[in-house]
Amino acid sequence: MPALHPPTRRERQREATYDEIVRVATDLLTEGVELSLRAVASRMGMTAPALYRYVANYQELVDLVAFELDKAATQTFMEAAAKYPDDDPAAQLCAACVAFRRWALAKPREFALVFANPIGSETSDRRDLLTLATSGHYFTDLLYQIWVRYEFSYPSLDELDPIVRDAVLDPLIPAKAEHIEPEDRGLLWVYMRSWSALYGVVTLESTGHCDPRVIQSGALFRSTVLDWLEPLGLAAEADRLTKVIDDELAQDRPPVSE
Amino acid sequence: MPALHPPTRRERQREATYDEIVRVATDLLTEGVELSLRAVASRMGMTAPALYRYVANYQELVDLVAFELDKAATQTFMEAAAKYPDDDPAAQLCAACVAFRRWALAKPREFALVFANPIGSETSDRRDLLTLATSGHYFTDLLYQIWVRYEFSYPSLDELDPIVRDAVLDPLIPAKAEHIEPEDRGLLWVYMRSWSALYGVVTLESTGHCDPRVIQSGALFRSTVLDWLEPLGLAAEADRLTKVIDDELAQDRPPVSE
DNA sequence: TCATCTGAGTTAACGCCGTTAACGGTAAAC
DNA sequence: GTTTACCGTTAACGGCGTTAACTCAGATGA
Repeated sequence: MPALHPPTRRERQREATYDEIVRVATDLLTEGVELSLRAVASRMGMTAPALYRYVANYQELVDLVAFELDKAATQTFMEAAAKYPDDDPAAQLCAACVAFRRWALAKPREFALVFANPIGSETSDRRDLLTLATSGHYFTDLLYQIWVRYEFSYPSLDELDPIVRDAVLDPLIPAKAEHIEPEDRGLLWVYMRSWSALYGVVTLESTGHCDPRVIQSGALFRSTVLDWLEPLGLAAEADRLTKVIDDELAQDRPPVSE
Repeated sequence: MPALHPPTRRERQREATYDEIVRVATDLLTEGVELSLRAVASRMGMTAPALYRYVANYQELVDLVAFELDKAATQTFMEAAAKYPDDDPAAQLCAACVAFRRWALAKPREFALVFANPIGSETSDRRDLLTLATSGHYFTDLLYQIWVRYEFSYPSLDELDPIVRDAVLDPLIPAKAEHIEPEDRGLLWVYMRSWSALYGVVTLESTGHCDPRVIQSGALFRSTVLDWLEPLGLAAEADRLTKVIDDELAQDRPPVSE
């Protein structure tokens, strides 16, 4: 809800400082500096306790930064996808997935912060922020567009586990779902399943719990994505999309002679 | 290489202290206490700097604990599998997978430490320790037994990406592979792929990056495991194994009326 | 046996960290 | 013009990993 009166000078100042905090914190992390309240404050020419006027504690700062990093990362996914026309959501999804992996490998610290940051089951603000995650919205939207176009099959509501049914009808995960008819909410189940697969490889690769050569080759990631073409009704497009994926992956491994 | 002479008194003392450090550290983590050199030392009636006679730094302690936790967790996987006969590796694998998930959900901190702990690409001792991970050995062995019995198909060496071929011929991941013939090393590829899928759901659930209701229902995990029965040549056994999985999952959700 | 040396432990200290409490000053509010 | 609310300060607490200098018992070697 927007403020009734235009923001006063104090309010604008406050918001500016708040934004600067998040921006500086994000910058620090990007520069490889360990994130800390003191570091953020000192770079802003302030002292650490002052930050408590803006964030409740350290964890809240981390969560804000995570949200911001996710937003920035999603921007890069969108840029990668923009190389393909908007009426080709399948190619866009492939490009976005590769971009997601690219980001996770290039910035493992950021990736861990955003996607491996443990979230307690507490019904906290942390969950709320997670539900807003930009990347989740972006990927669900791409999946939805693919469905509109290719009409892949998805489980009907009564095929779903009752608990899952509740979950897809009133989703608590980041998903652009309001415009999806209740009967079509089985789509979200497909989303969760495919996201889990993508998340698996990428986390494995990003955290390094994987043979480095397998990471370098990109084969594990490639196979995983290819396996999901069929369930998404893209079997007929497999050759074309494989090329899209390989093109994007080639970009990560510049043609070195040796 | 074993010592030529029997261990002297000093050596035995030293080893005992070393073991106590790892044990105490593991205990602390299990009790929910934040792991720190000072906490470990003080519980042992020592001061923190003394620990530097045994571990190079904090990270090394963490890695040792991670290794130990992995070993202990694998023990629970084996116990869960032991409910099924040794000549039924398929049921044992299903039970072990559910036990893996059970452990990850019950001890998210420990799980994160062992399986989401970032490992740099540095060719460090950390990698070496990872390569020895007990759980990896256990799961590859189960997969191998399933192959012996059901002879599911796997890629031949020349079907594999050349880089991946090197990786499966001389694996750097935790895997019991020495006894697998080079021609059959495509098995390890199947292992990596299936492990990546399992890892994905379980990490998603354990870290909480998932709708809590989906976790509670276990449906995402269940579907993922079921999808892997066919590639492992277990399609004919699907009904039986589904029951195994559901039985094991039911154990996690005790029959509450409401 | 006695001198020597090794090494496991100590204390003290440094520089970080998150966080709280008490206080000052400035800008908004009445 | 006075009061109030708020943004920032300094000081301090307890914790962390880590290093340096030292002590002292136990093994070692002549």
